[in-house]
Amino acid sequence: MLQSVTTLQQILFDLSGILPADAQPLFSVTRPAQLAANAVYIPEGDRSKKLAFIEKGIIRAYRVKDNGDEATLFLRWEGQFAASHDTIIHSRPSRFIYRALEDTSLLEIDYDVLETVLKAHTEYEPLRNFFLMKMLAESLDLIETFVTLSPEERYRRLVKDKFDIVNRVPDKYIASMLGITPVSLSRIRKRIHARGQH
Amino acid sequence: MLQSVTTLQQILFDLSGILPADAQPLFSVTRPAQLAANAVYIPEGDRSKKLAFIEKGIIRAYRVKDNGDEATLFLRWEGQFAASHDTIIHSRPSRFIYRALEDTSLLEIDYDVLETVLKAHTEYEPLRNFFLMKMLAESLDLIETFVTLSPEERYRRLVKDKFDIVNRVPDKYIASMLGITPVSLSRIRKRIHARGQH
DNA sequence: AGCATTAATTAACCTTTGTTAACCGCTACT
DNA sequence: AGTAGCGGTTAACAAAGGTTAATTAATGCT
Repeated sequence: MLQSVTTLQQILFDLSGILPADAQPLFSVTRPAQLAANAVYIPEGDRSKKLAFIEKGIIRAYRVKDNGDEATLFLRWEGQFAASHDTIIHSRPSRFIYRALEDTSLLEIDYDVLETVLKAHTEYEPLRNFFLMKMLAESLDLIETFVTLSPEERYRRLVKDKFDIVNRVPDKYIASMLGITPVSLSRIRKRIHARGQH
Repeated sequence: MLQSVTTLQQILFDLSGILPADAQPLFSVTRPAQLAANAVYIPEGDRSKKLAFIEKGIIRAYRVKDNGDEATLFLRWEGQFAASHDTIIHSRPSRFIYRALEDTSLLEIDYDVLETVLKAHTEYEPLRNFFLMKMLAESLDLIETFVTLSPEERYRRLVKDKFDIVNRVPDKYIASMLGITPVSLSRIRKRIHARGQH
């Protein structure tokens, strides 16, 4: 049994008191999947509505800008969902590329299938709601950092809050997420070390 | 009958085929509310879970930073929801202040009451889902602008996409939303005009 | 209408970031 | 082992943003 299934069953139980045995209709339509480091999960322009709960590893969502540069929108790791929001929410081809940064294990489901299951089993609905709200809250928190903090402060906070993630990801992707260039991040790191990281 | 009710009934019908008459259990627990320009809707530290669908007007969510400056997180206007995500999602007192920028009309509901109604009438659930997804998509789009665009480009896009909103809101709040100072926004505007806004 | 307050602009100066390019490891590949 | 490629750092310069303060414009109030 995948850890992911246990985790999600536990969350479902905490939210609604639904026992793992009663969650069978949901988990029977999920399937494990593997991605090698650097493998593309969802290519640009893709229309597939796969939804991945990450068991192990990191997925990077990024876009290729008009000038050819890559812009990393977000990273998702263990215990989080990754999916093309362009496709699931707007039925549009994905503007983003989703790619594994490490060897990654997923629990996968097709969103249309999930919809069908949720329609037939409304008791699972709190699970979707929980993750939607969680993602929304995280997004708003991130927006808050862009509005209130300087690039250096954003970096310091990221290191403080997500030290393990920062350490698992090349700096250039971190820089991109912070909205700055790798050169600028390198200078920020130098400044912080020069000041003794207080 | 408030326009808001009609609007929401229509969305509910489009999503689920539920007729306005069958939505009575939902709309019977909503109430209209009014805010004068500059009135506070949710003060900092508040724990109320009121959820407002904006009929007319604009609500600004902002935070007072440690240095005393205000940082505007977002604006919400006609057809959108405003609510304390700190309180509804995390049951925490609101870090943000929600204040009307104009005379504002709302359709209000208490989130706990909504939960109860949704538990008894799962057929309304798509409505919550629709707005959660919409807000998530909008948040991700906003994050994308911080990651891919310069302050000047973010401003240009905002004017292009939300011209009417920009025109209804003082520049200093726009600047704050863009993550820059009013002084800097003023310079950006000057640059754009000097170049003839291409 | 007149006055007080707030918003927006401008200027001067400083700090930070963007850009380009060179350089230094480190890793992977053959 | 040798080499190509990538990630990260550094340097030099240009461009942009932050800060402070003064000025002008707009708004609100009585």
